[in-house]
Amino acid sequence: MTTSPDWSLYRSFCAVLRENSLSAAARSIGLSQPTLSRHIMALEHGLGLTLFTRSRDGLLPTAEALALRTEAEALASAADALLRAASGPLSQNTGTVRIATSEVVAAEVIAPILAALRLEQPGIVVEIAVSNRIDDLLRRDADIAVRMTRPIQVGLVAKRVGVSELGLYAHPDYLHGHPAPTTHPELLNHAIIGFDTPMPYTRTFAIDGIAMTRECFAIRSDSDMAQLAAIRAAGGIGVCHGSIANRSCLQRVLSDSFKPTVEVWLAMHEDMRSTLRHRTVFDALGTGLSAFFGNQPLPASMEV
Amino acid sequence: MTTSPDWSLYRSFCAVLRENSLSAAARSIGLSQPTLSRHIMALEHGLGLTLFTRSRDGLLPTAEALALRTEAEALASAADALLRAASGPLSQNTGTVRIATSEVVAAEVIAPILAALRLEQPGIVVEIAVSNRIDDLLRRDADIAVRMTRPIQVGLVAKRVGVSELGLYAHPDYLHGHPAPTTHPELLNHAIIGFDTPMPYTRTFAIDGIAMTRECFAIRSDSDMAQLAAIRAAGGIGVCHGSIANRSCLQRVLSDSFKPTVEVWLAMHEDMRSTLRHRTVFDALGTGLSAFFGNQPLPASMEV
DNA sequence: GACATGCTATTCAATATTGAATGACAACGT
DNA sequence: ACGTTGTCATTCAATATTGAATAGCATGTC
Repeated sequence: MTTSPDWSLYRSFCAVLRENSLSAAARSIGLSQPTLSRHIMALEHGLGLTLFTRSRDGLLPTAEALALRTEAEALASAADALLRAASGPLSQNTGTVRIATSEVVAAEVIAPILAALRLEQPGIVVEIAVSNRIDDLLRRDADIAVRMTRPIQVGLVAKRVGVSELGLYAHPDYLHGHPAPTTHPELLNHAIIGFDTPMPYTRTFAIDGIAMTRECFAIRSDSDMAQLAAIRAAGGIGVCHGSIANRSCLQRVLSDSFKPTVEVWLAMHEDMRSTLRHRTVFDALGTGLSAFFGNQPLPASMEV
Repeated sequence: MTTSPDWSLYRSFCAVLRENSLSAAARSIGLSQPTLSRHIMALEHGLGLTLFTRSRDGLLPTAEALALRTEAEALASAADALLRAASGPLSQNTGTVRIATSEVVAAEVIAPILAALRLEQPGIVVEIAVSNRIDDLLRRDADIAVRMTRPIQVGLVAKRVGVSELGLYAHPDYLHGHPAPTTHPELLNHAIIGFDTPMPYTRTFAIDGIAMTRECFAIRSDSDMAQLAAIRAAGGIGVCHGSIANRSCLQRVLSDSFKPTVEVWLAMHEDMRSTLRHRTVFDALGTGLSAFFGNQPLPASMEV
């Protein structure tokens, strides 16, 4: 007959697993180093496992501890979500709302929308989580997500807010010294800006049916924002959302050969409809995203 | 600047929310009633919310507390999952594994498989969670799930273990007094056993293209197991998995008119492949379910 | 009506937990 | 070589937390 460990011990475990150090973990959760040390010892004793190897350089997680990482992260995420949910009353526009979206959409689209919203509703605290994960609502890492694919999880409210056409763009200064390519072979003579690490969710970069790989790129980054900055800095030619490029005075090239479209969706847990601040943020994002991307009058699939 | 509440307070909150009583919650987590009272007060103070109305009859959750229910349940579930994951070493067949499945499959199929497995592996503790939810792996309520639909969530290992043909069955004693129907109208003169509450996941009960509703049923229950028991007790005619019915000496009726099939799937979080006890249970269930349902030699879609 | 039961509220002493301070040690920079 | 920095380990006193015990009250049963 064993009893469940005190949940305080779990919190300390999560912190040490994240920081690999008693001192750093203690600082991050506002306790002291000896307390964290004792918590880890108590947890190891309670579970009958050795969770960490202790050294002067910090604590190294054992395989046993690493096997608990996913559950520990889920627990920490759930605690954060609870605290966020408790951050304000139901029927007031106060408290925290967390939004997950990709880096470039966060900087170029979401931040301005939320900044404007906060002028009207200063009681709402927003957190913007930059992520390419497609399961962050599922993980409860975020309350609301902006996604370039249709969400299919149960228990969500989803709204299609537009269609974005991607394109190849370059800064006029770059094209001043390098005339725009009109064919795929001509493009290869240019400085192309693209991804570094191939990922399942990296968008297919194909021109005239020919896939381009990372070796084709003169400037590589997995950061959308860094790619956009390189384009803007006249570093070369890269992929960009049309709506973003048009606002940046970038020029399009090869518009007949490369024009994939992605649907833009906004999703939220449906039980958050009962909270005013979540509805307020969802509505503001819906309106703002539609204005930014919603240049095609297709009906939204579901509306709040 | 606020600091995150002690997670011990969250645990007490979850317990009180579940039990609606300080005393009962205290008993359930092995603390004392004054401690639970103080924890709730500390949490209310820390969050700036009134979570419960206190009365002699117990604690009534406020709307604020109810709005936290989903997150609180997710947190409790995550803590259970962590404790389960920590319940045994990685490379030994000891510790707890939790399996989610429907009631009738649990009783008729899973329990015998697991009982046999535990004779070989007595160090494995199994929990059988009876549920018709399709999102229990997602919610981390279970480590392994048996489902009658294909799982589509990311991060899962899924194995198709068979196809089950459903049929209308009755006990010979029932058919002795009521000759088997040969048409749908004849069926309506019989005592039909079926569901009580229509649910989205309730299987479509259609004979010759005509849907049957709860009003057609003489014996109604949302419990699969109760339905099966009524069939076995010669109470009437009801739907049953062929593989189960054939082992119960039940007789099939209207076999040409009603023969829907469902695929049987076994799913598990893929990160649990690194734990021996999860693999062992998954393999045993795969073998046992294939033997029970796998009467058609179609290839499994994914194998562990 | 009397008694049993079960709830929350409160008191107070015992125990558990905490963190400031210190020590030992290694790595790094000047 | 010396000083600085940052890690975990340890000690000890202060503080926080806990639970046994009790009180008050309402409900249900005989």
